[in-house]
Amino acid sequence: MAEEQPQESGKQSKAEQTRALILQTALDLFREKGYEETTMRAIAEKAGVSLGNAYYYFRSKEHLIQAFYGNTHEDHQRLSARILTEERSLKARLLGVMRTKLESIEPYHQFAGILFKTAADPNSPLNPFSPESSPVRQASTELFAQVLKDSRVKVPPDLQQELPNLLWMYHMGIVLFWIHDQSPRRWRTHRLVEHTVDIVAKLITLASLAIMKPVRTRTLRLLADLRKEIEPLPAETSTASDETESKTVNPVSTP
Amino acid sequence: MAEEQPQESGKQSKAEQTRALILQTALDLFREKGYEETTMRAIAEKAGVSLGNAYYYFRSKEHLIQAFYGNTHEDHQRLSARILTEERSLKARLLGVMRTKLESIEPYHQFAGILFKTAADPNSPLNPFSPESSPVRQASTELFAQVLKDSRVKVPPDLQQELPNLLWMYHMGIVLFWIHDQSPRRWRTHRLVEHTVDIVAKLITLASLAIMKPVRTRTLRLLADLRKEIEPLPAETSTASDETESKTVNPVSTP
DNA sequence: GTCTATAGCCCGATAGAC
DNA sequence: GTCTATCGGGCTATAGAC
Repeated sequence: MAEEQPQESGKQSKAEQTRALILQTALDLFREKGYEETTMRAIAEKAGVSLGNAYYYFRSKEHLIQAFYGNTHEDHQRLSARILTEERSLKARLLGVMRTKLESIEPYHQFAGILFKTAADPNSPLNPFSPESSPVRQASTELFAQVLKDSRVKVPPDLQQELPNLLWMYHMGIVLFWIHDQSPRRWRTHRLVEHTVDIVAKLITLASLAIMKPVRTRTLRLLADLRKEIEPLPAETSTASDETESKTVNPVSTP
Repeated sequence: MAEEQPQESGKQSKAEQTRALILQTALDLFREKGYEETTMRAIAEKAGVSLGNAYYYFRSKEHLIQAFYGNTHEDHQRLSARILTEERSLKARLLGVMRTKLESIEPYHQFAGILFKTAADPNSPLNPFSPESSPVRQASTELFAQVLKDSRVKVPPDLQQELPNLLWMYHMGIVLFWIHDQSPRRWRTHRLVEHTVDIVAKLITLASLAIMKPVRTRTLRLLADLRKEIEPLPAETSTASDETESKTVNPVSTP
């Protein structure tokens, strides 16, 4: 993973420049013609480097997308800063952050499909739950922690700890909808966000009430369990039997 | 879409046999080695047909997946039949159907990522919201309509009409979780299903109450809006400006 | 209408020289 | 770090057998 080490001040090494050039060229081309239609050869050519060199910096075409995640997240963060300093109500903060999210990714909508494509493959290092994506995911989750932190809502500690993750999941759901949203200027997604942010905010307030403690505890425990590392089954072959206990017939997912 | 027309009784035309042979071979290979590692050449060879012939029946490698959807759904439906005749409570019916779903797709878990990958790309004809997938999606939604229909719950008409779609969406969410679930025998997904089916059933009962009419109406209207055809912007020609309206048409009847 | 055989394009990815 | 050369495989095309 050719990772650049930041130099002193604004100085960039040749490698960093080349890497950035290739990435920028790729994103431009993706935006112009979409992901599938953009060939690595075209990217290399337009960037003025050889095909092999492009692969020197990005192990695969999909890895360009990983870099892209980082990019948009930075944009998102930058765009969110103002809202997070100005607003204090949870609803306004969450709404603002969700809107800036949509704003930051809008230019890339036409090749968003590929994003989710890679994102949905658990075997891909690019999927948002993979270790490789962990840094961006954490940074992104951190943003939602901020949404909470300086808001006026009073959230009990047990929930407080889990909530940023839940909000991140919520935001992923919205992105999923957005990807499939072909309406002009994505008004449907905006509509959905407005409606659901309202619900989410109310739900948080509701779940924070003392009376809700039992339900809250039960649900949080479920979440914790679901996240727990795989427990080997009772004293038997610790078969991480994940793969193919092929039964027989039957196929997968339903459209 | 080469759709086979059922012949008299068990008779299959040569073409149907060849088609089925190729598909079955492909699925076997996918299960054995995964999607990416299975080449069209290998499928053709193992099936004893020429490469060209494989492409004669399936326009692309991805199109094999579309056929595969149909297969799984049939399996799911078959496996669900018993539960749907025996159970009457909504919760039991839904739980049963969700479990058979997981059962039907389990053998393909290891390459499920790939399936969903292609399926999730809005530009792909294989994505579950695309027109090409409409038949399977409708059939699948219909199954959830059945879950409701003969259950004891009393659901108001406005909700009744929308509910199968919502249940289908719910089930897609579960599948998405399942895809990323690496726990033995997918116990996490099962756990999640048990917990959420309970919630869903309660929510349906709750939402059906007369007092909830206003909230229900508001939410249903949002859903209707989100599905609506793109409204041309004020005083503009009806430019379908962004192509592909994935209008998730109401596949359900259940009036 | 089904099917074989084969030749070839295109493009993602890799090897190895410089 | 950068290049050239080459491979593997999805996909197309074509010509012809049955």
